[in-house]
Amino acid sequence: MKSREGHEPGKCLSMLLPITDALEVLSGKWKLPILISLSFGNKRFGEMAKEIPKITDRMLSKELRELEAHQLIKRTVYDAVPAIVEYSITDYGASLDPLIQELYKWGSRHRKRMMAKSH
Amino acid sequence: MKSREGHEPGKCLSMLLPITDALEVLSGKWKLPILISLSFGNKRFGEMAKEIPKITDRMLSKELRELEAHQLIKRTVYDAVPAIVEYSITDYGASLDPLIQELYKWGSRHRKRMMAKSH
DNA sequence: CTGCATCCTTTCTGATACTG
DNA sequence: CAGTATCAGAAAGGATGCAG
Repeated sequence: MKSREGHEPGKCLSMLLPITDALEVLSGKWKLPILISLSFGNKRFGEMAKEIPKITDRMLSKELRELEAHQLIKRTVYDAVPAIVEYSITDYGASLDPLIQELYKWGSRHRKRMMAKSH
Repeated sequence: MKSREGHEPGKCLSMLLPITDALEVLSGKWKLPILISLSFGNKRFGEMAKEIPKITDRMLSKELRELEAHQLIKRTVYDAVPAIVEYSITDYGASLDPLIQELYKWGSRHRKRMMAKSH
């Protein structure tokens, strides 16, 4: 049995609660990819549909609505025919940037590691 | 229509691929909570089941197997009756720490924001 | 172009009970 | 103590079609 001195009761739970909240807002396969796409510039529905690998219209539509409800993105309708709708990231959405950077860093390292293992 | 000068083709995809990989490894509701629990010290099955709010034995068991397969955690069996099994985080699992810190920071801010809005 | 409605399949989760 | 088996419901996801 290894040492257990690292264990501090209560600390763990106080970390778990905020993280659970964050995970809820970012839940699902597509919210972060959508936010990343928008972090590279405002986009229209069709542009995102093309840019994000494998996402379907249905999921894109659904996730955009959730992200808007959480105020992470903004939807702007321009009066034109045919309709033009532009999505942009809000300041609040942009506050996820450091998190996204870390995810990118770890994902890159993980990718290399996978490559190395013949796979 | 707002400016679009932030858009750089290809950049977005090169960011999306590693992140998609990362999200796959961390997918689901429970993997990060489990890793966080273990980051506070080695734990036994029952300890984690008590410490992580709302997780069921079934999910804990399933997620532990996946985390072990991805080499983020280590399972050690001690020869005793009744059985003693200890889980610990690997160096590779520990490399998720910066990501977890960011998640915690954002989650904490998000939590405050939610509180502020009457809710 | 935008994006919802419908239908269907797959995957995920929870509850409960049970074994070594 | 440390899980696994089973069942059922919920949620996520895909395909297609169509309307504003």
